[in-house]
Amino acid sequence: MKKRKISTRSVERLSIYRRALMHGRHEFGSSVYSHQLAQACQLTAAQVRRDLMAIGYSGNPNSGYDVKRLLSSLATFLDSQETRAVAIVGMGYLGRAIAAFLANRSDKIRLVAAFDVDLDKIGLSFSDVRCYSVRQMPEVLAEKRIDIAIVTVPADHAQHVAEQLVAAGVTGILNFAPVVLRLPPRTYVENIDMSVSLEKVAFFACASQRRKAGSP
Amino acid sequence: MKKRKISTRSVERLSIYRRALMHGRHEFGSSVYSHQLAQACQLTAAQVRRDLMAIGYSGNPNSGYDVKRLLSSLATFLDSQETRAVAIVGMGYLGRAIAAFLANRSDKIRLVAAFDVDLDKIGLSFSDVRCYSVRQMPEVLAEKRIDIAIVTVPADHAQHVAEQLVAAGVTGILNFAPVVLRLPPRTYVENIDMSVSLEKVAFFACASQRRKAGSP
DNA sequence: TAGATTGTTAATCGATTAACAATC
DNA sequence: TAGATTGTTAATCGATTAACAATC
Repeated sequence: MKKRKISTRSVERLSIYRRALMHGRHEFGSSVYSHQLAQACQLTAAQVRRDLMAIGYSGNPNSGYDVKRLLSSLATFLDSQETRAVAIVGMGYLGRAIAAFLANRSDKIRLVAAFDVDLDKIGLSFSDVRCYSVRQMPEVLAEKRIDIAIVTVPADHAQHVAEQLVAAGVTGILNFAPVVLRLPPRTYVENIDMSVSLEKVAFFACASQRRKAGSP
Repeated sequence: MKKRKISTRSVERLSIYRRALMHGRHEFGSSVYSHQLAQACQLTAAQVRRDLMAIGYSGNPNSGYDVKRLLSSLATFLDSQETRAVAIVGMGYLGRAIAAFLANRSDKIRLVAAFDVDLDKIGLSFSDVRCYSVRQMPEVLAEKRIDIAIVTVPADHAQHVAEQLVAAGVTGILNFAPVVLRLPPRTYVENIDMSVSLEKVAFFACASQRRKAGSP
């Protein structure tokens, strides 16, 4: 199974299709048309077809796409063969929120460790996941074969933590800290930046308000 | 002051420039060149110049951009005149994390209310913000003139909550619930989808691992 | 002045959209 | 068959990149 070259946007959409299919199983039945899936995801039917074509799944002009087989095609493409071990660094409210969120998942992505500097948290379990000291990071990351990490530490510690993670073999980071991480290439970093997103909302919400109000 | 038509990506980058400028004030001094700012944000100098040109701020070939004036230009463009009132709906770990995060900000975006269904939380304060019952939402939103909301409720309640928010005059929503919200146009919705982001990281981390390992 | 940086224009690139024959 | 949907190709659109004269 070879992975084709595909844009990050396409991967994002494929992930959204899968969720729509799993969540809205009752509303689609056993098969689904591109325009139905497009409506559920607020995209165009052409986009859906193009993305599904990219992963090599073919539909049928008479009945659209078979939901069950499509889900298995998506899984083949999106998921790796083995389960992926994930760690969270920083068990503040945000880290704990993500831990609780990941605990409910039952797929190839497994949260196996948490790290913090706070002595009150070290040794405790959050959503059934043990919290270790950040000092133990190298050993625990190696031992549990962790290759994905979620960084929820304060901005001024993020760079240092990220470097330690990469040194210990982590190749993918989901970064919630509001800083740009400078890491060697080959490390995939996805940034979730709440302050930037909020400023975007404020900016465009303002714009739509003005339009609504009109100009006399 | 007229706002030009600008892509959401540009707004995102402008917000990132501002943060880099404020956070790294010591490393830039009083003026900054496009390539310096580009490096701090992991973008290209041309991109930086194009974005700054778009907001009408001019640099000087000899000294680059004046940091102080640039910050004020960014503020003029990104911020609205009045402070914006924000509410969080859903005070789980995630909602509380965001509340704590917003409490530290000192700008035009102010968190003024929180909502939850849980009777144990209603009436309490989180990061100095009062938590109301979701039943009180219409009155509180109107009274406090809230036009931006952050949705951190479970997926199956998000659509209903969002509709109530829009009905009460909210025009911008930052949605953390893993569902596609169907709302009237003119409502700006920004989705932060942790499960999708994590799947992206897993996908591309896998890819970079394979490349690293090579194929014998 | 010389040299690096700027704003501006043209070229490139990629993604999205539209058009259409093939299919069940 | 008829009709809606599919996969595929061409056209459009927008954003990024490269090139270059203007500037301090």
